[in-house]
This record gives sequence, structure tokens and C-alpha cells, in this order.
Amino acid sequence: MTSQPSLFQGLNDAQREAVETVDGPLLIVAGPGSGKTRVITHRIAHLVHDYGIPPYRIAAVTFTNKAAREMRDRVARLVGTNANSVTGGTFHAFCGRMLRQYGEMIGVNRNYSIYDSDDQLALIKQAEQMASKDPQRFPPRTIQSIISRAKSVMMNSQALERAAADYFEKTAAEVYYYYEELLARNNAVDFDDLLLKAVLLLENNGEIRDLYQQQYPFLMIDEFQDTNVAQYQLSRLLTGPSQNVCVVGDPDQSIYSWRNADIRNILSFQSDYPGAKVIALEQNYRSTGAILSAAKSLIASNRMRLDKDLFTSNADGDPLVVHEAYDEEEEAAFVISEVEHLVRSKSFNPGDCAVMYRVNAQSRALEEACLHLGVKYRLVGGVRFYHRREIKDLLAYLHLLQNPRDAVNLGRVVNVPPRGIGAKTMQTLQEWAQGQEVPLYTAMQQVAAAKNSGQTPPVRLAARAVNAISAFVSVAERLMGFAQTVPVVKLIDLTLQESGLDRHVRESDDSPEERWENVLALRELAQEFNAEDPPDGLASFLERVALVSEVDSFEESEDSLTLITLHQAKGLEFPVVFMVGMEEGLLPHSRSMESESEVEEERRLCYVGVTRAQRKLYLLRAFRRGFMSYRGPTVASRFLNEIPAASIAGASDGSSGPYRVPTTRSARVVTNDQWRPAAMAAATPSRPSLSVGDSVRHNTFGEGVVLDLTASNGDVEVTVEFTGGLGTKRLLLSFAPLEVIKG
DNA sequence: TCCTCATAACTTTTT
DNA sequence: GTTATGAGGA
Repeated sequence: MTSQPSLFQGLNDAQREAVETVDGPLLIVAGPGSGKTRVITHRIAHLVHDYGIPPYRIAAVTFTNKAAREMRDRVARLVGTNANSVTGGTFHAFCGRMLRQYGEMIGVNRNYSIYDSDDQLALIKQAEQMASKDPQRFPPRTIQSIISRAKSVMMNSQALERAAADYFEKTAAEVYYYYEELLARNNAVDFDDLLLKAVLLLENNGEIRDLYQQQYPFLMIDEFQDTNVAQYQLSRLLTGPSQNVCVVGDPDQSIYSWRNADIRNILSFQSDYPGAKVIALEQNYRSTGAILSAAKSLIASNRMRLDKDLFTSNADGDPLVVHEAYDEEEEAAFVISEVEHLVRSKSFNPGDCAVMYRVNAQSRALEEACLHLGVKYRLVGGVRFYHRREIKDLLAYLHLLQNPRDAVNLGRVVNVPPRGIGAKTMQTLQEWAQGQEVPLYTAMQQVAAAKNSGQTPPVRLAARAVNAISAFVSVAERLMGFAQTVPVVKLIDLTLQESGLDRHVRESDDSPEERWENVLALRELAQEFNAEDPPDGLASFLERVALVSEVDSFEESEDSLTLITLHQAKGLEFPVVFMVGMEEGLLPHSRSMESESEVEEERRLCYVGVTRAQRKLYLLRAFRRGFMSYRGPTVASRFLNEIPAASIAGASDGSSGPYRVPTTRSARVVTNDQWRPAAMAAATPSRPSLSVGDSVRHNTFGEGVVLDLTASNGDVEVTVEFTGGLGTKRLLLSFAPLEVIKG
């Protein structure tokens, strides 16, 4: 039982301590690039190698499946075993497996479908109908987020009803009630349910809880700052009497509060696990000094944080580059030409570079530039693979085969390809099924059975509809016969053929080749899955498919540039990072400027982006940008001003260098939360001598900053934020005694 | 019942 | 500049 020297070699004191601390609760606060993954994997390897703990007794919860895979690989490399690997995955996947096995104990049938947020939305619309609520007054999306928030803090509809503060929330609670009813009828769960029901299962069932605690005496949870209340509960329930739980996180990288993540979890940890050891990893190995100091001064503007002292012994490296382009096209062109320049100078591969942005829509300009200039790229996310119509259709068939009670997926495929079962027919069927209290599919079976035995169908339906239904049912029945016996790939082939979906996709009028390729890609996935030969083939395939994220399939490649959202970039690193769209309204996003805490989360998001960079960081903004139907001037992101001039190229001497974005004017905007981005304004400014961001002086109001210019009846309405607590005033340019101080 | 064309409403981030 | 919905004709 001697420690393999290499396990501790090259670790710093804090890392070593974290690896060695295997007893009792442990909180590792890990700054970006502080060797977190290294610590986690070495700690597991230490447990396995020096304490003889079998890897499968260790459960490691990660944020993405990709992270889990990497962790497993690295542990395997360290310990030299590949057989009994660590149990790893996301909370959702972990819960999915648990429910598949033991869900029956709390009334979850093992064939349940997992509904994604589109399915969820469809169901909420139905629920609103049942509750006779007007979707105009109660937007399903809003209701959806209320329900999701409730579920994430373990509230059922009754609890939400009790807690409802106003009529809107009361309505939401009512819809929630019907929504749950519908889920149950469809034998389906949503993402939140996976967590919620797993918690209920463990809470109400001591035996299962003991089973899990014994099975996994060692529990590790990564990205703890992004867990929600249900996940926190789950981690408490999974922690056995030995209290061997190790959580790793960084409050400064908490960027999922909109998904109900609660930073307080990381703070509660210390009170809920008295005697928890806290270790901070503060040495950064990833980035240059310049990048790290930019990151530090950026995040220092957040008020709600625990102070950390990050440091690095890396060289300062190149200063950051701040570039203001004219518009998004030029911004993209600058990125691409810079990438080409870096590649030509032989210091980097395209694969070393990543472009990060706040919203997926920003990828378009970049993609176009790549195509135009012949640069290979990999787009992470975008229109998500599993959200593509052909993929959803195929998966809907598979879901139906697995779970015939699933009326949402049934409704999705019943007329794809068109086979004469329209909305009217389905409406009639549904009403009848509801009256009989049988699942929709059963109702269809009955219609088909009646037809086949020459009886009149039990519902009033056109003869053509009856024929169509019976044809559909016979296809479905045949496929269901195969569902549990043939491998998933085979089932996919059969489904494509029998249902006519293959022809339908291949002959669709918009980009049939691409769609068919997607179908084949899914088939390919099934093939790979098949090779693993898992038990419960179809069920676990569907589960996996429902719970993968886009980054999961992200693989580094030498020759292509990566395009990725800031959120998805979390946990990744690149030698060269370009952050585009450093503008007010985009980063921070206009929908996240209502409150200080939202802005702070945006700042953390920015921090995450900055700290992904190893050697070179470019911050870009466009002076003009088009959103939707509007294009107009923008204002530099306040975050640019929070990065010290000293770390920026051409600005270190204090003067404005070629790349330096003017700072003084937007610096003033920073403090104002009421501010709205100019880009969101409804009209195009005419051509005044003023522009957004200019400092102006008014005879009576004093000095201020121009926030917005709007054309109005041949004049221009100027919105000015006055300093000195006067607030915002709207003035007509031709009348207002305004004088430009600086522009 | 299906398909086409028009319009409107909109896009934050995702397991 | 998109994508979801609706009306109307085949």
C-alpha cells in the first residue's frame, strides 16, 4: 500500500492536501485553471490505488457527460485499470438510472419517457386548455419557468398554490396541477422530475437510500456552484454516514442561476456538514499573467462574492487585444484574419482558437465569415442536434415504441409522413379516449381492432380516417414487437422503413440531404451505443439521448476553429480566445440588466470567458450591430472598462491606442441599472451631430450621457442620463440646449 | 386533409 | 432574419 510517487508528483501544497483528504466532508474552492480536474482525478486514483477502494464504489457527479468521460479516462490512465470504472455522469443521468431501476416504488413506470422543454411546453399548453386559461394572458413559457422553479425547490402544485403571492402564480399553480396530471397520463417525466423524483424516492425509502449509500461510500460533485436545491438535497441523501462527500466549485463561475442554480448551496455546505474542510486552489496554471490579472480585476467588481487570491507564476505574456469593429461582419472578419495570421506565424493551429459569444444568434456572422474565407470551424450548439425536426420525429417513434402511453410523441408522429390522420381526427380520438379514460394509443388500437373485425368503430370517424388509423396501428404494433428484442440500430432501420419516415426525410423539400445525414448520424450513435451492449437497450438509449448536452460531443480537432457560447465554454480551455460582442445589451445581456445580481451573473459569465484563454485573449465589439429587424449603434460593454488598461495592447501608456475602446463615456453608464441598450431602441437615429455615448451638457440639468437617439416627427428625441441624481430625461434635439462635451 | 403563402412575434444562456 | 402560427385553396 505504498503511494505511487507519481500520484503526488507535481502537485502544489493545496492540491496535495485536497488529494490526501479522503475522510469526511470536503469543499474545494477551485479558481479557474487551478488544476481542479487534476485534483479530482488524482484524489480518485489515490482512493483506488492507496486505499483499495474499487472504482465503482466512487460516484462522481459532473456537469456534463463529457466531463465524466474525461475524468474516467484520466483515472484509468492513472490507476492503470480500465475494467471497473468510476460511476460518473450528470445528476440527471444518475437520477434517470435510479428511476429506471427503482422508480416503481414511487409510481414511476420503468418505461417512462423523458420530456424535453419543447414537449414540456406542449404539455403546458394542453394543461392551460384543461384549466381554461388564456395562453395570451398566461404565456406558457412563463408558466413553464414558474413550474420549473417550483420543482427545483421541491414544491408540488399544492405547495406552489399555498405560496402563491398573486393571481398569476395561483394560475400557474393550477396549470401545474393539470400539467402533472398530463405527465402521469403520458407516463412521462420532465428534466426537473428526474431530480425531484429521485429525491422523493430516497427520502421515502430507507432501503434504497441505504443501498445507494453503501454502494457509493465516496461521493464527488463537480461544479457545485451550479447545483439547485433538488440537487443539493440529492447530494445530502446520497452522503452516507461516513460523510465522505467532496464538492468542488467556484462561486465566481456560477452562471446558471436562471436554471435555478443556487450559489447558496456552496455556502450551506459548510453549515450542513459541520467540520467540513475547505481547501482553496488559487494558483492558476492555465493563463498568462496578463489574462489572469484582467480576469481578477473584472470579477473584483462583483459585490456578492467571497474574495479569493488567484495568482500565477506564468509569464505575463502578450497583452490583451481590444478591437472595435464597424459591424458584426467586420468583427467576424477580424477574428478570422487574426486566426489566419496566428496560424501563418506557425504558433497556433486553428484548433487552438475559440470564438465565444453570449447568444447563439451571434454565430451566424462568424459562420459566414468562415465559409467565405475557407476556414474550417466547429459550431457547438446552435440549432441543437436533438432539436432538429427529423431527429425529433425519429426519436418520437422510438419513444412511442418504448412507451405507448406517450401521447405527446404519438401526436408528433401520427401524421409524419402525412397519412391522412389530421388534427380533426386526433381531436375526436382524444376526446373519446379521455371519456373512456384510456390512453390515446389504446383508443386507436380499439378503432383498428373494430375495423379489422368488420365492426363499426366505437367513435364517429370518417371511413378514410378509420383506414388510416388502422394502417398506422398495424405499423406501430409490428414495430413494438421488435422494440425490446432487436438492437436499437436495427430498430431504427425498421422504423425508418416501416413508417415511411426515410422516404419522407429524403424527399422533404428543404435540404433533404442534410436531414438524411442527421438521421444517419443518429443511427451512427445507436451503432456506437450498440457496441457497448447495455441492458435495457432502447430505454437506456433514449435516456442517454435525452440527457446529452452539446458539449458532450465536442471533440478537439487540430484544424478547426471552435464557435461556442460562453455558457458552453465553461470547463474548457483554449490557447487563443476571441470574445465577440462586448457590448451593452449583449454582454451584459439586455434581459439581464434589471438587477444588480443579474449583472453580476453576466460579469461572472464574462469572467468565465476570459479565464478560458491560455495565451491570447481578444475582446471584440462592433460599433453597429443588427438584431432582428433593427440595426444601429452600440455601446461598449461596461466590462471592458473593468479590465485595466495596463493589460491591454496599445493602452498601457494610458493614452488611447489603436485598439483601445473609449472608456470614459461608458464608464459612467455602468452605475445605472435602468439603462437600456441603444440597440434595442425602436427607431433608427437620424443624423444628428450627437451619438449614443456622447457626453453632453444641458443648461439646466448639467452634464450627462446620451443613451438613445430616436427619430420622432422630423426631430430627434434624445435620451440623456444626467449625472447628479437627476436621472433620465427625454429631450427634443432641436429645442434642448445641449452642448457636446466629448464624443 | 394537405399544402402554400402570409404574418407576426420574437431569441439568453441548457440538463 | 428567423420560425411558429393561421387562413385559404386544391
